[in-house]
Amino acid sequence: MIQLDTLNDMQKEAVLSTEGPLLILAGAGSGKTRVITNRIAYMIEDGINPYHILAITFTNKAAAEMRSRVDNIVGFGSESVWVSTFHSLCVRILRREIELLDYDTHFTIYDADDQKSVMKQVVKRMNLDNKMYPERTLLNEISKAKEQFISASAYAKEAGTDFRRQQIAKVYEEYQRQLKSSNALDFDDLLFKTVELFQFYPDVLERYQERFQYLMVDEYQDTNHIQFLLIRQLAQKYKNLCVVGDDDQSIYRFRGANIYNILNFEEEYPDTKVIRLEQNYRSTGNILKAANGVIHNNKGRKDKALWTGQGEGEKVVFHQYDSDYQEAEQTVWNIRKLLEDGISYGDVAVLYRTNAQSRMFEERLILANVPYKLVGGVNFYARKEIKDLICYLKVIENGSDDLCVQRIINVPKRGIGAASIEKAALFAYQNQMPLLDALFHVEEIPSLARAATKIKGFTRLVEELREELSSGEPLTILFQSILDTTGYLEELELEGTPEAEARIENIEELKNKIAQYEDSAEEPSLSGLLEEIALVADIDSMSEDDDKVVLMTLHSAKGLEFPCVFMVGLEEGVFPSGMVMYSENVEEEIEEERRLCYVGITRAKKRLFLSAARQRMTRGNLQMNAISRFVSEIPDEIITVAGNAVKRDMETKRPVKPQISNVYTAKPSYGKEFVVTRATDIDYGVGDRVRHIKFGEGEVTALVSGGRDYEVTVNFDRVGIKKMFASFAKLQKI
DNA sequence: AGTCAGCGAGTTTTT
DNA sequence: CTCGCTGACT
Repeated sequence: MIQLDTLNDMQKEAVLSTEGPLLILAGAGSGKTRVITNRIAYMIEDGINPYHILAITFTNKAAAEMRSRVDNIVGFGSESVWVSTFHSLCVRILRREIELLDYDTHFTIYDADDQKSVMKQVVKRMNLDNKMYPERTLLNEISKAKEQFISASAYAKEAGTDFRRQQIAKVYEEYQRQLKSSNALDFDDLLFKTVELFQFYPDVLERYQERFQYLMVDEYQDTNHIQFLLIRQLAQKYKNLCVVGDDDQSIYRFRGANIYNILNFEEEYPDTKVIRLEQNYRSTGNILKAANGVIHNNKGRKDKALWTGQGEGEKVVFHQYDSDYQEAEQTVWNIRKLLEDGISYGDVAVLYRTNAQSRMFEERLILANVPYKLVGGVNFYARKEIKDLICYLKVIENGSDDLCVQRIINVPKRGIGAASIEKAALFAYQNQMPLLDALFHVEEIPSLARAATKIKGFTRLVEELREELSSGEPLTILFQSILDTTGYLEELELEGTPEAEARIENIEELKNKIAQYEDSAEEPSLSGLLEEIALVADIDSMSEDDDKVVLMTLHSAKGLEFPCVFMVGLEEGVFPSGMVMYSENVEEEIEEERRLCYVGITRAKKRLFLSAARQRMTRGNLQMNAISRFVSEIPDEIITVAGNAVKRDMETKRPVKPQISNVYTAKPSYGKEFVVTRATDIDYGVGDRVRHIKFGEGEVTALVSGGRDYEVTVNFDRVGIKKMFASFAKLQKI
């Protein structure tokens, strides 16, 4: 049931305006999600078939959040509403339709890493000097083109007589050819190909226009041109398009977000109804004043003033420390002090500009025995062992994926060297066939006579695994077979180093993730699993319930809120980033940084702590930084400046060093753990009954302390004896 | 084929 | 500081 009486007038107006174009300018914390979910609920109550409703969000986390809130409020029929990110929407469409564009429906999705590998090959094949043409630059250029819906041939035409751009055009073409022959799409292609599909096949477009008669787009200020095009295509027929956004929170310009999509929405869609949500329900008055004070310095924004009915609350606190080390130590100490005020760890977030800044905080948190989770950084799925194993899955699914084949053909070592792979790749290239096919015909390649036996071993392996898949084995079993038959685990176990141990743990976690997927998906399939892995970032799976301090970048924090926020590293050259000072359009980029600052400040509900360091180590050398300009933009009367008094504090009031027991004290960024989990809070022992998310109930038969974790052996009622690491298994005592 | 030392280069933010 | 590449050696 929708709750109209809990909404303010503006929110109500937004909920009730279901027909025609609607622009909702929703300030930070103005109850945006509530409006969207209630609007969906109202539409359904009003007789609109939920089947015709599509809500697009920016992140999977936001999508999941909206999904559950819609389910809660709507009741019957809510499952027919599509809630999706741009990228997963496109994947779902393309899986059905991409054969029209001459791709196979089992296409794989390449991440940044894969893109880089492909580009490396392209550069090599074209004999380009990679000093002049670094992969990064090329990929950036191509990505920018795709965001503008500029194809390789269009790019070539535009290049004119500019030699460099002509070269890039050739790279673009070759890169696309390579992806095509691997039956792969990169992130940008997902959008690009969908828009292309709709352009070439108006009848297909019309089907989707009929399907999605009511569209809603969240975080509209972050959409780029191709997303704009996609929305325009879909909305063209019925024009029931509701976009929600806040130009002050546009922080993805570097990724092609076009702020004019929202600023010019009214021109693009005549008769747009505009609704402003300016009452903030999240933060205290002082926090809002700080935010307004900062963002006020930006030009070219839709002027608005957030206000709150809440009291002023505490003042914002600012500290300048002597060093980055001290900043981290003091921040952790401040967090511990908050506990005395009844704040819990889960209420606290530490936000910084770059991922590299997380390290020192991790170290100090570990030493202080404060539980925390790190969001972002090196993606779990980007780690070597995880990528390797996923490549096995990908090759089973899509044999055209040359990149994956190359990655795993000699992992673990099978004695197939670079030279042999090169020969096979050449043969495949000349005969226009996927590398894997060439390998299957290895006896026809004379130059590979010597390596033939070894290669056959590999192809037989792939064949066996494919048979297993087609015989309908569950994915968990298939994955276990990969581990067993390739000897991947075995090799790591033999190594016995701490690194290898960490990798084994990661593999265990991957196994759990697969089990989780299989458990929760409606129709689990290998392609579904791979899709989820490709599109779901770590932040999306951030569980809400555990009581840990959160560490993340300001970008990752968008859309979230915390009672207490620490914004650290507020220094010129750090935030605003040193990069923007040297760019061509300094002013614009500073404004983007300022919006980022605004986003950070408005994450805080009750308490906001800002800090800077006089000196910090950056890439090996010491830097002296001035206090960020953003600090001085906050009105004096609401800020408490605490100077160096801190140092004395530390000496006299320093908390007793916590006892370290069962605590993982290894260097945090070692292997770039994204969550350092402790096994301290095991509440079960041998003989207890426990529940596992996948395996059900069972009895603990052994508990062995293995270094920094426990290895638990459980005899499950359904599936028998399993060994697992306590920190990953998340067993519940019953 | 595989390993390892040594050197040079690059580091914002991410679906 | 840390990655990634190169080239020499086992």
